[in-house]
Amino acid sequence: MKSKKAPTLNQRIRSDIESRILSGEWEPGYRIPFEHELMEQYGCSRMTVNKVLTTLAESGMIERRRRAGSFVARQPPHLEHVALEIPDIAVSVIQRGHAYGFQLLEHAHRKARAGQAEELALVGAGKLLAMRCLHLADGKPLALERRLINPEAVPETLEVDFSVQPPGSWLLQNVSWTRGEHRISAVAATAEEAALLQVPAGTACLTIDRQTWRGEQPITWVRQKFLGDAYDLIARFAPGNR
Amino acid sequence: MKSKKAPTLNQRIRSDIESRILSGEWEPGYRIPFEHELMEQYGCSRMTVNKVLTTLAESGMIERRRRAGSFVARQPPHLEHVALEIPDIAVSVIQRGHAYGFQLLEHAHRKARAGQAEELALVGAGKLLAMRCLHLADGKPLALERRLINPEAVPETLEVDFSVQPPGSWLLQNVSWTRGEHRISAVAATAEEAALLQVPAGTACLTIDRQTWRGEQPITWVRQKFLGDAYDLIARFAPGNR
DNA sequence: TAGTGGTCTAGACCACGCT
DNA sequence: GCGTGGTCTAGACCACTAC
Repeated sequence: MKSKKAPTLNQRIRSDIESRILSGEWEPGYRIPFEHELMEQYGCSRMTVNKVLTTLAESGMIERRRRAGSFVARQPPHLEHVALEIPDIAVSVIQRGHAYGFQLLEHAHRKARAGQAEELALVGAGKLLAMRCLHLADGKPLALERRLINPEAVPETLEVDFSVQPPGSWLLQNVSWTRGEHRISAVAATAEEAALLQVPAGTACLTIDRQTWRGEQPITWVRQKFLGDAYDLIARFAPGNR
Repeated sequence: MKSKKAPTLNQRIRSDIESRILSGEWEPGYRIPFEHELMEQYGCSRMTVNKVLTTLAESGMIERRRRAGSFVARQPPHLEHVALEIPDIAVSVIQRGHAYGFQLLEHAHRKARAGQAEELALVGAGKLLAMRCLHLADGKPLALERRLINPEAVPETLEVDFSVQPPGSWLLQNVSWTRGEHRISAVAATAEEAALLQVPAGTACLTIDRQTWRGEQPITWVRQKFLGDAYDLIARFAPGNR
């Protein structure tokens, strides 16, 4: 026996409308009942139906026009914005049923190098923590990571032993951030990278660059190169998200 | 002179709270004022502050616990979910300041082939529209696309002249969908693909597989292979989105 | 068990924009 | 002009949970 919580009236109205739209019963452009009609139909106050319709409009599923009514959106929520998952590598490997391994290859606390734009962007003239590490799945190399951390934003980072814990996992669990930017591309592994990843030089790698900030202060920059055939990103989209 | 619309009380309260959190004045874990305190502070009813706090909780910026209060979220909204832009290629190329070009290489209306899982998933035993095309930027190959369309979901598609208009652009403008799934990886171009893209065989390509549905009905499946060094995806994250 | 958030009501006034 | 949605009020009852 499954005993479900009684859904709230709000949820009932919302799912009623959503399923009519998704089933195609109410096609794009269809004028859905006015708020006062829904009030009567569900025997509730206007605030309740208004909240539902406002939420649906924010999610992009309907459009509302004063004096005209509310309509099933002609363009379903933008294709350009889909939810992309970029999980912690360690968690992701374990979830896929492999053993996770990690090697810290380099570790330095030094000034930013003049030629490295990403280093200067992170700390300016100050010092940074620079690391290079290798992620393994079932003992085989999966990804190569170059990681920079701004110790001014995260002083505790100087005390952490990153030979045990990957910096990405530690940061995810311990440091909060407010903004991030990712760039995803495909590149061929250089000879040196290929050697570390134990693949032929030129092998296609999925490359993710990510920088995160807290407010205006940069926290970390990372470039991860994944073996293209061993790792992929998945993005899903369903209405109601945006 | 800039004359702004007076923001609603709701918006004022929301931005007040957001800016305190983002500035760090209210750190993660901080207990924000109770609803009745905010009511008094802003001289408004409880519904108004409740709506603001509920919205902030949905966006992941705060957490609410009965009998305890509302708290600045310890983990800012999930890293795993960032907004990824996957725009129309034609639009994207033009936006980047290049001339867009398009070539339809193959075009067939036929049954799904037994060995092709993606074809069977799309139309089962029915017919499908199969295309192959090349996207160009400034006359140079940028991406190779294999596109399948389910004519049962989109009958009009049989009338469209895809030698003029890329199928992706047409679909985006004319067909609504409710669900999508993307897979992003890096692969080496095969000899044949490399020839079409005018690059050496084995060149790293950013590969995007996408399938979309309307309700339970599959609409289209597409695999795009972009030259890795000529194209990248950008994903941004900022609080308030999810 | 007391106080918080979760939900809902039955009104109200206003701004906008079809007609 | 007038009907729609946009916003807000001043209550209410309930469920949950920290104390």
